[in-house]
Amino acid sequence: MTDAKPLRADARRNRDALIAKARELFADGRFDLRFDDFAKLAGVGTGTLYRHFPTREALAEAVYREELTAMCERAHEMQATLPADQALESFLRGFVDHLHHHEGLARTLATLMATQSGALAEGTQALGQVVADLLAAAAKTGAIRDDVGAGAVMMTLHGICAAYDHPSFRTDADGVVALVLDGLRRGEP
Amino acid sequence: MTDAKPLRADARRNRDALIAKARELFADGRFDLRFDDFAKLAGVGTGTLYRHFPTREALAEAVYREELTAMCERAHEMQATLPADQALESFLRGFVDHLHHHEGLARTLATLMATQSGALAEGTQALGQVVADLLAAAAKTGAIRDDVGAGAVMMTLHGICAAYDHPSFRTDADGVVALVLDGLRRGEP
DNA sequence: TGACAAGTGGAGACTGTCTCCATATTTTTG
DNA sequence: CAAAAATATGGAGACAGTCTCCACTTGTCA
Repeated sequence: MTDAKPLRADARRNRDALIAKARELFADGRFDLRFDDFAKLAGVGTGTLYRHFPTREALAEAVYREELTAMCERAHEMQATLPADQALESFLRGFVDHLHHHEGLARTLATLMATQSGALAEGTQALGQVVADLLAAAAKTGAIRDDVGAGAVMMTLHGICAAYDHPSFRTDADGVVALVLDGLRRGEP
Repeated sequence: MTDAKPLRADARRNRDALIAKARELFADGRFDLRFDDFAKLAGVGTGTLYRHFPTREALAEAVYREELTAMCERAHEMQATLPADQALESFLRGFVDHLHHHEGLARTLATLMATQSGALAEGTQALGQVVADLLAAAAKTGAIRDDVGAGAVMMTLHGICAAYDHPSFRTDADGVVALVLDGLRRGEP
């Protein structure tokens, strides 16, 4: 899981430049730029880009890794300081809220979830684990049912992410969260 | 909405050949074939393919239009013969069941929902209308809440479609439906 | 049957992806 | 500190799909 590669100085510099430029472009909505151009704009060669990030998705993952990690950590904090079912609710609502203000992350998550390509989906797997933990904890207290797995909730989250650019995104996404939460809280199978 | 084009005989023949071959290939899982090859395999020229179906998605939509229409009609029948909330439940369960046995349709729906490109998404819009009708009817009887719109339910359906090839598809999709139904049935906002 | 409209097909232009390797930079070693 | 070894670079060009264009064929209608 942890990297054991002491990257050469210039290599790290280029890698960082790539990520920085990509972050800037993504935030600007320029997501589907010609891939080679990311390299040009970051001031490195095409080969260098491909060596560091074999695919557009790999680059996106690198760009949003921190953000995703932060999100997972926040969930852990909540789990430590709030009653289980409130932690779950806060997480889901926070998830939608965050997506609402960070389209890039939503797009990335939608893509990563769609292509469940093992190596790259590391980030989404972490998210899945977080959801599973939240559900398990809430189920143990009896606050929610235990016959619906994290996979189901992840599916709904995927649906939410995929709609990041719909005009009624916020309303609909909030609706989904309401359905999921109330559905979960309805005790019996 | 209705076509007003009297298509020439050979044109119709080619169009049908294209759809037939595509249906066959899709059912076989050969979805991402080189687009030009659809033409070659159907025995027509590249230009002809592009004239009839400007994009891969347009072809997919044509292939699954009947299937989608049938699905919508089934919903209408249910609505005419069952209590509103049962119609809704049957439809959602039937939806998952159908997808489970028709990956191609699932893939197509996922794609069409993602690219909300007006012209092509005609099929999904019909689906959205059906869901809206089912919800409205059930809400009027008081069987379900009325503060969550069809858009939210469509989001969850999108999530379901997008996961058509996950190993745990059926379990998770059933879970989503359970959450949605129970979430909807929980009366108060 | 002739004239006109409608449709065809496939060569090749075009566009983006990705590889390859001679060259350059960094790190290690003596 | 210099040479050797290891590591990384960049961008020309091969390649693979997509899609357009138009000289030619087929169908339709009077």
